Amino acid sequence: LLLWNSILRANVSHQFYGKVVSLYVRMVKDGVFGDGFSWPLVIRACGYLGSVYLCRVVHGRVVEIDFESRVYVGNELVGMYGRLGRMGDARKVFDNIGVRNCISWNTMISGYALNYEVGGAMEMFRGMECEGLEPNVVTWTSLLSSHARCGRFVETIELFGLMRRRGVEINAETLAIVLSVCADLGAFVGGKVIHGCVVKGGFEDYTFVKNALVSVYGKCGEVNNARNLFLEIKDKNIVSWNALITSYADAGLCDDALDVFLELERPQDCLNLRANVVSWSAVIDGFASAGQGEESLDLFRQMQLSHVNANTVTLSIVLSVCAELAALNLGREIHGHVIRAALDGNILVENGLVNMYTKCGCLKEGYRVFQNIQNKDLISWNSMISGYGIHGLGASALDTFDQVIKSGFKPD
RNA sequence: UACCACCCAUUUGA
Repeated sequence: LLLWNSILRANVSHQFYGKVVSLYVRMVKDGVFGDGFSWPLVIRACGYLGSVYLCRVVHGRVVEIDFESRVYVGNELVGMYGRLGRMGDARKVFDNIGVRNCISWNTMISGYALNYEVGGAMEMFRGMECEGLEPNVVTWTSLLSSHARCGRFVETIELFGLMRRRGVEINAETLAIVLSVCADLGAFVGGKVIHGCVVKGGFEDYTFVKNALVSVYGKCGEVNNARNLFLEIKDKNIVSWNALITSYADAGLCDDALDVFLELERPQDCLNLRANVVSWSAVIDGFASAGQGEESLDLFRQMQLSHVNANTVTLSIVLSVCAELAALNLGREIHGHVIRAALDGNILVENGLVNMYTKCGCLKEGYRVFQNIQNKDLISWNSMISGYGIHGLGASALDTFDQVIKSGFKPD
């Protein structure tokens, strides 16, 4: 069993999750029973694989052998359900853990953060304090993350201040989150202050911290600073490259963005890095936002020839270009692709389609897509209203506006 | 011998 466990562990740490599950199946066949060390590993693999069915089977088995209440097993189950987006189930397991430790609470908080539930994260944080447990640096960082992910930027900064006043240790991960918030806020001064903390704390060698710094300077229009920081990074990863591409794109310098992108695509320059869907989307969006729709679509065509698949973000960008250029044919083509790839049902894409069709003069088709949107948001409504507006159907526009209010939205 | 936190692209609105 010791051998089984070390094989499982090796596969988990190399992220060969499918392999872990097949090893587990073999263990069952060979009549080897997992112990308190094997189960957390198997559970972890299931969570990453994302199959609800598999997770349920494994969880069922864990309950049968009465391992659920063990803290290491329970913590891992909580993490698994968090990754599946099932915080209700995570909570049930959490409540069943016999003796919860700090990691149990932290895993719940990070689960809520991952699922954009800042309220749940706050509740757990308070619950932890009530139980007399001292939140550690991971607890605080998870709490910051939950706020940042929900767009509570100012509160994130405030919590960071509170964290420091409480004398909690600050580490690279903490600073990376705060930097990402500075980027979102375009907070140049704040970014410089945190940059100071990075230097003082000796976190400059962390690639992900440098990446966050590139983003901050990039979002503030300081492209030269961004570039210099980028060049300082010893082990550039794909995020580093994408951060620089985005910096140029945001500044409207889409040709420079493209240069960086092309450099990334040259095998002799970047040994084992290739442009991913973010790189492509960033550079396509760069041209789109600069009003160079044709070039943008050209890049999209090239992307289709590459081995990188467009995702909902890419398609929403391209659809907005189609709308602007009234490129109905490409728009329809993308609509077909959306259906084949089962990407309909995504609000980003659906809104993009409504906008594209109405701008291309196909009010009917736009309306049809609009009707089929399950959870319309304000953007869906606005797109439809402006669609009517363009076609001079003021009455329909006003009518739709009334429906917005009836649906319980606050028009902006 | 196992468990928690981190960085990049985002659709509507003259």
